[in-house]
Amino acid sequence: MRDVARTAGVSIATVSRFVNGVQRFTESTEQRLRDAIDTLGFSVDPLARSMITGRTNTIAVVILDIRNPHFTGIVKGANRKAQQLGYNLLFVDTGERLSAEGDMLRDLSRRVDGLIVSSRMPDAALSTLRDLDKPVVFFGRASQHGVHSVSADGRAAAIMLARHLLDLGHRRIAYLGYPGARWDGERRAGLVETVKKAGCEALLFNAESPTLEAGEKAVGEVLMGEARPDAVVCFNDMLALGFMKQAQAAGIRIPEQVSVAGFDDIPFARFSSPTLTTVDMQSEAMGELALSRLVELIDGSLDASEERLSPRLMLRQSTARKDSNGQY
Amino acid sequence: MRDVARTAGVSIATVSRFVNGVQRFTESTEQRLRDAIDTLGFSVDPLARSMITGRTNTIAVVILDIRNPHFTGIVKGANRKAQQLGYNLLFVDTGERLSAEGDMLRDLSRRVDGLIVSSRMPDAALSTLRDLDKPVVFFGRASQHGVHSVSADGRAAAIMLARHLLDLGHRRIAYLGYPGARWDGERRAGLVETVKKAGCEALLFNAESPTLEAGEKAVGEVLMGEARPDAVVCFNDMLALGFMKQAQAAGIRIPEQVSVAGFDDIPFARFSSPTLTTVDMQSEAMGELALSRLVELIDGSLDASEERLSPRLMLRQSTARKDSNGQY
DNA sequence: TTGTACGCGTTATCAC
DNA sequence: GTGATAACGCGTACAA
Repeated sequence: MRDVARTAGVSIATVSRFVNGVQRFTESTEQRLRDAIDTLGFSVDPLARSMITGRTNTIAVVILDIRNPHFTGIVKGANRKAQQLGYNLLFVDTGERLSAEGDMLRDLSRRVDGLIVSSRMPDAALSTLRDLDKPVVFFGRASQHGVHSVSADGRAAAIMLARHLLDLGHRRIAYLGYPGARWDGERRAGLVETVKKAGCEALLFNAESPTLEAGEKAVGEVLMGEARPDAVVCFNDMLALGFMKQAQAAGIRIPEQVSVAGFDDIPFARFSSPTLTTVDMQSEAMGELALSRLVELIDGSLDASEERLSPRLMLRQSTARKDSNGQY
Repeated sequence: MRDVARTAGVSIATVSRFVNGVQRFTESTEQRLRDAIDTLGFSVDPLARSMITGRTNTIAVVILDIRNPHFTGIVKGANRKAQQLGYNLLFVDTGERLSAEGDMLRDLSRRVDGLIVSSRMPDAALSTLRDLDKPVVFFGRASQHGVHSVSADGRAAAIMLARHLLDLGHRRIAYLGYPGARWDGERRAGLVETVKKAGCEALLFNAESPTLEAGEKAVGEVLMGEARPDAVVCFNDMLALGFMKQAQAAGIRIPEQVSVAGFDDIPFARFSSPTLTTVDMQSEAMGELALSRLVELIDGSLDASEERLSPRLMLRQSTARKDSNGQY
């Protein structure tokens, strides 16, 4: 910047004002500035600027596993909005671990203007987020801790799914959950409650991770018992796709013998055989919204609150009326 | 830091040396420093440090579309290695566009110590990367431009697939490519060449994007012509999965009537019906390797060169010997 | 409209 | 082992 100033025959301050476009200049000064900047190939050092302004124009995005298309969608949406608003994304995939997560967040928070966080941390630890002293948007309810939150309504989604299955005539409805996940609770509750209202009892199972592989593994426990369920709702689409595949490999016809459904509406849900009935949990919209809101928080034009998106039921082939050829 | 120095009764320089652990101190100084830092909750400002050291401990990762599991794998691998080596990741999904890509890269390069780049930019534009004046690892051949590159051998991969299909007795082998992609050329070449050696002619088609949807769309053109191919190799697994789904919807049995194969070995390739024969292009390993090499370049302990990983053929159900019930 | 001078929070260099 | 102090490259009062 000093070189530019010297070359253009002006002061450093003038160069700064010019590159920040805060003012108009006399024709000649402006021309000389343009030339000097061009020939010297000058561009502002973002670090030095950040030091003085206190803003980095960077937002941290912390997610659990980028291989899960739900998170992929979130990142895709956040990235799109970030480009529109002129922000950079600092990406962290925690790999579902939460050891030393606090330290990581503290480190991160010093490099960014705000954070978008997805985490399995217990509610009690949410105060950690507020203590970062930087705006945070959390995926999951957290407004009581002074943290803005964005999520899709898992209870409503589960109720939609349960009603759909009950309408199809299913009575033995199973839920293959993943207790480690933040959203497992409300999905499970919505399902159990709705099924119970219909005079049935939900069968509850747990997967060991929210993955395709865990879905495969769970088939034995869920379907090979004495009283096979006639519908299985999985915590997410990954579990559901893995489950369907393995069930079919075991000779079980879907949906004739067992209906299967999931949550998220990942792109592949439309390309499995049969195609997967699921609930669109608005992953990309969540990512976009989270980023927009975070920027508003940073600008101080918003107070922390709790926002919920409406899920959409996606009916496909994996759920159907019980077949007379089925086991029941 | 000034506050810490005052509280501990030492100079600023001493605090700096302490937090950087470059020296030993007298017992009492060390104790006072610990206390002061604790009570004040001090931690170093990474920006100020970067200004003076010239290193940000951040690496940019620029990819085309995070929804494509190939790139998801790259990011997963890069993220893992980055955490091991103490680097942060600045993430950019360009969305397959390359307008203003140059500016974006220039901006980015000022915030990071190095860049990992995947791009559709023409070879002639690769000099852009060298002009960034920061170490770069590129996915695709680029060493002639002074840029380190990492990739899986697409030609070898295509040859493996072609031989496999020829061994199965297929003679009418089609390639559904995506000319926009950097890898398309060598995959196509390997296939065409191998098929030709066997005395056959490859049938060539182009998809409009490397996605599930484009795979669906391509079925009409590829399979509904007069002379239907008995095997179709798709540019990637996304195309292949979309293609299979739509072909089946059109009443075509896979692999009995047509064999289908792809590239990448994305996780879902093992969960489609039929499971997809493909070639593992080592996405995660590429991400890890790219990051490791970039750090070596940053440290100056490596010269730019060209590295290729070996693909692995993954035989599954979507390719099989021609059925006597088939059309031919 | 333009220039001067200070400060942002560190690390590095030199003394002691 | 420890302390002064000069950078690092900017933004911004304040004065002109």
